[in-house]
Amino acid sequence: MRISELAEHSGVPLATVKYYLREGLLPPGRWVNARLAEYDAGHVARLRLLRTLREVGAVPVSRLRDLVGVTEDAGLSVHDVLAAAAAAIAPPAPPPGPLRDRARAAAAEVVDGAGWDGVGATSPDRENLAAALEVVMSSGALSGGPSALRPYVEAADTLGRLDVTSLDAEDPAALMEQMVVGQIVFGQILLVLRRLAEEHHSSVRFRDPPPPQPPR
Amino acid sequence: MRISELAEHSGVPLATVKYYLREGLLPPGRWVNARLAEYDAGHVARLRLLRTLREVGAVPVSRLRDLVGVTEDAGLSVHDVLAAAAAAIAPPAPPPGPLRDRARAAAAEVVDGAGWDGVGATSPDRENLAAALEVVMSSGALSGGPSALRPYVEAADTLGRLDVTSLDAEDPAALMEQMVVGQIVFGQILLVLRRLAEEHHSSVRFRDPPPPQPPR
DNA sequence: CCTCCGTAGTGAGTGACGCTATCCAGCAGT
DNA sequence: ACTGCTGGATAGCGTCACTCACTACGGAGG
Repeated sequence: MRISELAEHSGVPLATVKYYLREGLLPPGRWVNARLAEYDAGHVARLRLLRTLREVGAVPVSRLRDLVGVTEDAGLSVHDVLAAAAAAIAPPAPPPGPLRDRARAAAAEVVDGAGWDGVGATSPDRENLAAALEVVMSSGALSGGPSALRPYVEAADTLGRLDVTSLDAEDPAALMEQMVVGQIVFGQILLVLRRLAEEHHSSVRFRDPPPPQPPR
Repeated sequence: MRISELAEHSGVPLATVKYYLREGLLPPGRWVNARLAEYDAGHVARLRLLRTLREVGAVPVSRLRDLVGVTEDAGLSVHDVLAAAAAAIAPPAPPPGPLRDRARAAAAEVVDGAGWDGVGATSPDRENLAAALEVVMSSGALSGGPSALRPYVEAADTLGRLDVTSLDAEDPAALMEQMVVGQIVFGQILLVLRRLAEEHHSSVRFRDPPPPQPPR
């Protein structure tokens, strides 16, 4: 398959495919001669992965590069790959405010309280958690301590366990794709479902006339 | 309080405060004389809200405008405000692929199956759910039908109900802030917690030596 | 009264990002 | 030889979220 077919087959504009090649997000094709390169199904899959990350996960291109580096680094254990993927996916933490130190302590308390002793001490998501907790704390909520997060922690634990147990690929590229779908796409699904659930429950609680939808 | 104090007090650069004023995200100050305007605690709160939305939720400025419009539209019920906030927060759906129609059907099945009959027929999150499901379907997962989403739906239902029942402000501005914190910040918290849980469980499952952290 | 600092508002400019368009030399097929 | 495509390089574009510089004033100090 040549580059134009690759572009057409994946629905990505040719210029963008070239851009990804240039950026090293897509490995170069196999040279057939000095002016023709051959691309295969692996390239198609990679391209699909990249577009999913961009469109569903809004992952910036620089992070895509990190993720690609992870997939191509043989010798990483499954756990290393997943942790690296999480680190690449995690957004940069907002700049710290005055309560960040207290928020960091609360975050550590949450992680410990959940029993998540497999979380690395330097995981960037620790700081992300602290940043989010800082906002909650400064808005006055969470005054009863981190135990108010209990339902969230329990839900996260359940879903996280489920996601990990459902990983079953042995090919590193397929594993990577599974993890990405699991983390990015299912993460979005979770957010969307929660918003839908909120919409429903707020309708039940706050809408004066009960749902005016005629029975279908 | 004058504009420079407002900026200093909230930690936002003066030029950015002026930009937000220009964009209508921040209401103009009360004129003291032709060259001096007075800003109050409401402006500080609004500014904090805007920064939270930007930094934690990565909400684009154009969406902030929508949200501001919602807060200032008296006469909306609590449910309307929440639905409008959800619509403003929801990211734009990725362009549809070939499986989108099937994904839409699956999304409708999920919403119905969850019993969320309070969800509006035109809620943009329906399309977002379909877009995410399309990706999952095209990657081959979810072949057993939408029932594989059960744990996600249940978690979302639990958390969504919790979020709605914990709303208790009567002042519309405070209510808006509560909803924003609930949706954006707790949404991020949920994603972060899930990543941390995945990291822990993958450590338990995949890391050859069990967590090598010395007991503290 | 004059000088000078600070203020509110405005238009233009900046830098990052993610593409996209144009150009080029070179081969393949006719 | 000519056409049409290839891969690659370079430069440019449009959007976004600010950020800068400037203006015209108002008020305080001397």
